[in-house]
Amino acid sequence: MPVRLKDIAAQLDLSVTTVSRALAGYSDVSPQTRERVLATAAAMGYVPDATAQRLQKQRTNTIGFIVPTFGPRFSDPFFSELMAGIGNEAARRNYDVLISTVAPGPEESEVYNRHIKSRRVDGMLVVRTRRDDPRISKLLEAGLPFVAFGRTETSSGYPWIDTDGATGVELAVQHLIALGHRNIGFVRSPEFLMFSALRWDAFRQVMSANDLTVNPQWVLHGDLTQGTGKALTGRLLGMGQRPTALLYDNDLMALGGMARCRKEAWLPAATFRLSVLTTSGQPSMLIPR
Amino acid sequence: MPVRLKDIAAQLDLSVTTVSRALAGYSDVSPQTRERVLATAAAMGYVPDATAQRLQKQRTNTIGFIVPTFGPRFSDPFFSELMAGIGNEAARRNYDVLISTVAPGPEESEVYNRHIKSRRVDGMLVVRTRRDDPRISKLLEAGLPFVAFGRTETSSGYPWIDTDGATGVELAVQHLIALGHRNIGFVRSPEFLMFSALRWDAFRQVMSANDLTVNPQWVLHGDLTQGTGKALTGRLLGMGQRPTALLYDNDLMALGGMARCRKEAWLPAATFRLSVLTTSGQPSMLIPR
DNA sequence: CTTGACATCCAAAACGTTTTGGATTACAAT
DNA sequence: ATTGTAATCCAAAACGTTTTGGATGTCAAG
Repeated sequence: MPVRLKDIAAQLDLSVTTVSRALAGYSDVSPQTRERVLATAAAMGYVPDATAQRLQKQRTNTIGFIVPTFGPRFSDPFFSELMAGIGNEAARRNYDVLISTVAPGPEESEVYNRHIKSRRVDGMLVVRTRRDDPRISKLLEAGLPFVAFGRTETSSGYPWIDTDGATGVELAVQHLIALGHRNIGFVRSPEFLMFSALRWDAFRQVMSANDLTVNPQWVLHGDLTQGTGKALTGRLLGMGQRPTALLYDNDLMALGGMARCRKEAWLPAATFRLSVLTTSGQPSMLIPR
Repeated sequence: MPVRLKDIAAQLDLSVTTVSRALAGYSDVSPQTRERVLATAAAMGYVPDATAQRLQKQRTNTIGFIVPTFGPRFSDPFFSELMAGIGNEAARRNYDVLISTVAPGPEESEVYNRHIKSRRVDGMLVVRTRRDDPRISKLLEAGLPFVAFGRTETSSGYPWIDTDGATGVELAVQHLIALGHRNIGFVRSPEFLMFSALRWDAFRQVMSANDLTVNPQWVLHGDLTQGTGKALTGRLLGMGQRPTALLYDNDLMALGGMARCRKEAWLPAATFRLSVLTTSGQPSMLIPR
């Protein structure tokens, strides 16, 4: 049913080779022949079989994107925005995007293994990096090109791009201080995430730089979901000695927190969101031509 | 560098055929041989080349998912939740998910064409259906298996699954009426979307069934984004003669509307969200074995 | 000893493309 | 006439797997 090279070749009484080379624009096929090939290929609705091309060319024109999910259904909307950007840019360059969702854990490593060894993708995108991230060591070891969105503890030797969370925290805290707040709470994210560590360091630094003490009771850990944002905010604001301002590690927990505030008829302060970028400055994935 | 079948074959002094059949579990290879093959394959870290398998088997074990985006970066978080479910279930069945993002329009058709003709996928998922959806006619014509999330004007002849928006609207309006509202506004979605038409019909029906008139001035069209939700809510509540309750076609616009309400210190009513499902009852995509 | 049945193995073809390494022709220069 | 050169074309190999259609050997039944 689908049109193959040999169908075009038969139609025009040419060899498959010539048809292939005509379509690829090689100079060893006469202009008239090229025209004939182009015309009938278009007329017959020929589109090359991607699988065969990949096998022969030994590249898939596909980049892999593994979305970390907590639980079977949940996924941070943050990733949907990211994906739109990735998808559009990939399409512009004629790349496919192969996505997988997997919860962090032992089987995550299996998924990466299969993607790498089975040669489904030419390279990968790694998001939500951990301080010591097994995915990155695995990719480095395998020699598969990749770019990380986020850093690791020793973030050298590979290309990454990241939000400058430290600057974000600094600006946010200074903003709160300027508003007169001295009792600032912090709804943090899981400690094994690198961005969590970076923001925590920044938090302590800017606090002490302003002669404020960090009250450990006001620092709680959530799992990045709206649910814990809500719950932890409730706990913080239910304390006898309670903070007057709250900082959140991500949007979703902040949204949960704001919902909780409204429910209790507490007014949330204005939201404050940054997206300053920084990069490793290293060359990123090779994109040919 | 990567391990191939022939490497294992050479190592064990067997033919490629036997190694392949041993791994596939055929009965025409002796138990001892199978053991040897399995052991060395594992030891050498063999993972079959997905591309070669696909070419030979003539199936890709991949399903395509084209996310409609408005603008270059925007994507409804609704799709990220959907995608988590799709991704996990696909992984469970050893399927890959190939995603593309494309804005509705002429080039959308091109993307579908390429996916279909190039044999990248075995089947597709279609979301956010239009009343007369060219993607569906194209897929039917091409004979490519697919499932639609959403219906079309003539929604027969193909498998679909959909939220029962009509029932949702009915329950929501009855709820508002029970609260004493008679002046109900409706922030609708683009009319070419099927779910928009279904919900609009349901709205008019439940209104007239309760002897309420639909004020056309209170029915506005948004583009499903938070932005228009906010703007249209402002317009509605700024009218001299204004509605006392508002219905929104989707979460995002409702969120924008609630933000606008808070900003003006209007209290939003409790939110009300349904997810009743309905299906075509038709067999869905063939998944082998 | 022959025949058949069974167990175990494998060479070759096939999937659809691109690349390699010529083959053929025409024509100009010697 | 011979040689060289350029312009076109193509058969065969290659990518890595699975499937097809035997081949070979062993052993029991006749």
